Amino acid sequence: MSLIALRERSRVPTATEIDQIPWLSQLSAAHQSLALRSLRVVQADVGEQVCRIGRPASYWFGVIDGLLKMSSDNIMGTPITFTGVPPGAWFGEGTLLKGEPYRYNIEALRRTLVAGVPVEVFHDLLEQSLPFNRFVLNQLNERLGQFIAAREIDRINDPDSRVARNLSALFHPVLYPGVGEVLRITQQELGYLVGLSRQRVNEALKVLQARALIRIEYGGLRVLDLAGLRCYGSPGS
DNA sequence: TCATTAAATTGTT
DNA sequence: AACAATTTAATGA
Repeated sequence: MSLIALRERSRVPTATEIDQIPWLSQLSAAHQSLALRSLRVVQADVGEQVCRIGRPASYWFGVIDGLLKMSSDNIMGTPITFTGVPPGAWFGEGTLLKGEPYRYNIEALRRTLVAGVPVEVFHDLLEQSLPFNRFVLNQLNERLGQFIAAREIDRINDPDSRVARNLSALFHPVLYPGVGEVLRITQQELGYLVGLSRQRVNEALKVLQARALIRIEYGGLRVLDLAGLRCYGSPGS
């Protein structure tokens, strides 16, 4: 796997791309321009890594368009924990705050446009902007809940439930505001994410559609009942 | 704008 | 894993 070279391949984002950054509009004009001065975007091709475990954390990353996969290596060397990173998501603040190297790998599931803010600017904003602090704090808090849910998902062995829970995580409205009611993800990509074959994902999606939780669309799907997905397969339902 | 072709994605075995 | 059917994207008149 090749690590992406942000320094060389990056460019300045366009206006429409900037619109996909959820925290920018909450900042004061001065801080917006501070962020925009250093904001860069780069296109990651399938299989390319945005960041790698052990590398020094130099950027705060966000997804403009596309889909990334976050995988956390085990000590044994077997990659275990997977999480999807859809448009509107920003990540890395935890490691940036602690000044540690990255503790997970991020790789592109499909061609993805990634934005990056240098670590110095991230810290400047953290010191100077209250709205920025709110965003980061909220982000950390919400993600804590995500990880707890992820532990439970890993224990589930029923494929239909796994797919349902993973989908509900991807549609998280606070962490991933860029995801509307339609998520652009192919069944193949969902398979890589959940750890199932494409065929099995296809079966699971049809079950979920039959229960009116989602609607399958070409190259993606639409969520009809997010709450229903979230507790699918649990004793309550 | 429309018709044709290629590529991507899905449904099925 | 392989194949056919379907949808989208690209191309050119």
